[in-house]
Amino acid sequence: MYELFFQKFNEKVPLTLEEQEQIKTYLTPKKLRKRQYLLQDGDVCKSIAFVEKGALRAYTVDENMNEHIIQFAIEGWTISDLFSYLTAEPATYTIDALEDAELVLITRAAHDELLKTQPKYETYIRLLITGAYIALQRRLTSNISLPAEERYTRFTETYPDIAQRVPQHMIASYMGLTPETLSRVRKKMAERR
Amino acid sequence: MYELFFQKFNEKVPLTLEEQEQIKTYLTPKKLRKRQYLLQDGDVCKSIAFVEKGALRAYTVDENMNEHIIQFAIEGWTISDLFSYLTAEPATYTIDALEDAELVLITRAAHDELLKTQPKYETYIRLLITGAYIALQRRLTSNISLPAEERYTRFTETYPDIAQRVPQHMIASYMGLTPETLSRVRKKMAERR
DNA sequence: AAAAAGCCTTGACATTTGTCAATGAAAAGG
DNA sequence: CCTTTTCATTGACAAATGTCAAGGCTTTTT
Repeated sequence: MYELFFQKFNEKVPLTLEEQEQIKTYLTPKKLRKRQYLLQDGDVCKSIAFVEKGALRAYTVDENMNEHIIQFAIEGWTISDLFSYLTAEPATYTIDALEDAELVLITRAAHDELLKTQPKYETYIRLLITGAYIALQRRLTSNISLPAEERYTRFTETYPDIAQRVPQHMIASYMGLTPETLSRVRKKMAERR
Repeated sequence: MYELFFQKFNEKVPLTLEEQEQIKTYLTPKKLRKRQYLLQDGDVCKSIAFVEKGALRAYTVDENMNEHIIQFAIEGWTISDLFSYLTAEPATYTIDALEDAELVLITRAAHDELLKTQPKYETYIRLLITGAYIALQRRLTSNISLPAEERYTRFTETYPDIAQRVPQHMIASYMGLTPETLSRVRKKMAERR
């Protein structure tokens, strides 16, 4: 347990074994079955989840009952409704498992305690969020400046693993397209070769 | 000089006067005239810029010479090509002044030094980026899940100051629309009241 | 003051994307 | 093994957005 979590942590901020043990006491393991919720829209998000195994997604549901996928998370990634987590306001996202999953949770209380007692944890979080911010900025840039086909191509090139593991209608949702539109975009691409 | 910078800093992380003086030695003031570049696409981004006065924008130019605005920054905001800044790779964004501006720059060298010597600086940066991440996630969520009109309404409600200061075609660009489309969306909204 | 440039709007038309409905294939569940 | 659900695709049509061109108004520059 926690192998991948500490591997990723050490890549960002090297830890001694003692530090590792100390941090471990703040972590909570959790298993999720496929389709189970980690967070439901309206609840307060109580933890950041690191994915040791499996796949999750965060999404919103609009007034027409259409789902819009905000984020995928597979092994080595982290997922949460950060705003709700930090402010304790009701979440606007729902998070559930796309496959059976093993998670490492950092509760809000653990997070606060670690920030106080372990400077390397703050550095880890800073680097984690910085990376997430840069990735998000890239995605937004694609979204406002590229046509659907180009966005799809870049997505499959950037995240080939996700493109293979999740249903295409979810990728469409992630890109802000309907499943029909993505299907037609793919058809056009195929016809050209 | 630096009044607003330290006001915002203190709101996030309270500083003693000594700490403030220490940090001040790492800051660089800079004035920009309207239309002047802070960063040109292809150069390495050498600093994070805090806006004391004026207004800037970050944008990309696509192969059809269309500009796509990534971010606005007015008084109290921070702007940079963070990826280029942190990796020292060529910037993909251009940043220029929409109005005459006064900036506080944190160079990469100053940033590294401050991270090493001043724990409160790391906390400030962590909170800064966390806020930027949450705002960006909101924007992306709007972009993939809301129609143009609703996005525009939310934008003007969230950033009324920017909506008034910046030409409408730039707001269109920020939302991923053409100026003509935004003009028509606004017309429809006006006709309904 | 005149000229130039920037900005917003509008019309006509093209392209992209969405909606609704139907189908068949594959996967999941009992 | 059979049933049900999920998924991807396709067609016909509607709605949203983009493109191109023009005009008028304002601001900037000379």
